[in-house]
Amino acid sequence: MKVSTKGRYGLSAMIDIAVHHGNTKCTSLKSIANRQGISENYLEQIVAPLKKAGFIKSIRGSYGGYTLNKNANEIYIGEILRVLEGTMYPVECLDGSGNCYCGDSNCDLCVTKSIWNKIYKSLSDIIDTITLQDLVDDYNKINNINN
Amino acid sequence: MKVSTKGRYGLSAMIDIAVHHGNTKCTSLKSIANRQGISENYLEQIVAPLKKAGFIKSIRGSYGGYTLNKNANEIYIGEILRVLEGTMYPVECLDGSGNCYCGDSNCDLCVTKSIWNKIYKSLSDIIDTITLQDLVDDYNKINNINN
DNA sequence: TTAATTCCTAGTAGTTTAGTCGGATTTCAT
DNA sequence: ATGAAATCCGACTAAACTACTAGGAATTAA
Repeated sequence: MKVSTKGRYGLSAMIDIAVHHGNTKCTSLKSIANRQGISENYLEQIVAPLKKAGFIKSIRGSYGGYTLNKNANEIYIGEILRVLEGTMYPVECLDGSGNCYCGDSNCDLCVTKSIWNKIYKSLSDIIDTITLQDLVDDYNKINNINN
Repeated sequence: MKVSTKGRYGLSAMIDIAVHHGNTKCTSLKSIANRQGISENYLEQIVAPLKKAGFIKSIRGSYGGYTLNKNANEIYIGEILRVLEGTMYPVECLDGSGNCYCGDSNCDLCVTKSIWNKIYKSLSDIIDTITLQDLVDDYNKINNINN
């Protein structure tokens, strides 16, 4: 029941890119990796699917990097997490609509599925309502108060 | 972000034991494993920490098995899941009270922690309010209607 | 006495995680 | 034109974790 580093680093990277999106410049992986204290090589692999999913676009060559490809308020963190972590269902045998397709004949005992569904619903309520912009706002708020 | 088989099998086993708790007999791992279609040997290892945690007690020897050691309405499924799955925090760097002890100097970007906290809170709201008895009731309800 | 059960420990194949590494390609600035 | 800085791409890998299997000792009801 843990979010992997892939999801955590990826979300942080998206926030980083979004925060720097105001100024026209793009953000390099090196600078992100330095700020977050993580491996640049690894970050490369995390950022690739986020680009493929259309959240960010890249600018190659010197002084290149990444910028947002959509407005931050159009990107829900659930979308980001699903790209990096998979379906976000707490168990495999969910289809998102409360059904179970585990195929067990004795699925009487599948009363547990009501739990997994509740968990997924409440999770979605969070990750599918918070946008990247919300996190950028949080970030700016924290920084204005502290500095 | 998945519950492992350990957590799933363990919870199902607890329901199984609780359902059969009405009659004074205890429930053997073999019968649970058969009903659930899982490995008895593996179940052995799952049930051990549940016993150690005081949720169930064992009766050794022939015609032995397991019975509840507490009332089903005194056992929250969050307790069961935590024994089998760990803290249930979506990320390691939470302490349950909204604080982050990741120790990063640049924890400005830890705006993500508000998300992990929200996720944990809504998860707790579910698993720490549903008791084993609730699931037994669900089970009985389903079986009365269907059969 | 025997069969059925819990108890205990060790091993293990496969998958996932969290990276590292090397090199090709592109582009800005000088 | 050249070099430095960046993205891009694919392969590799150590360590941990998952989901078991296996074997045998101890216990107890019939």
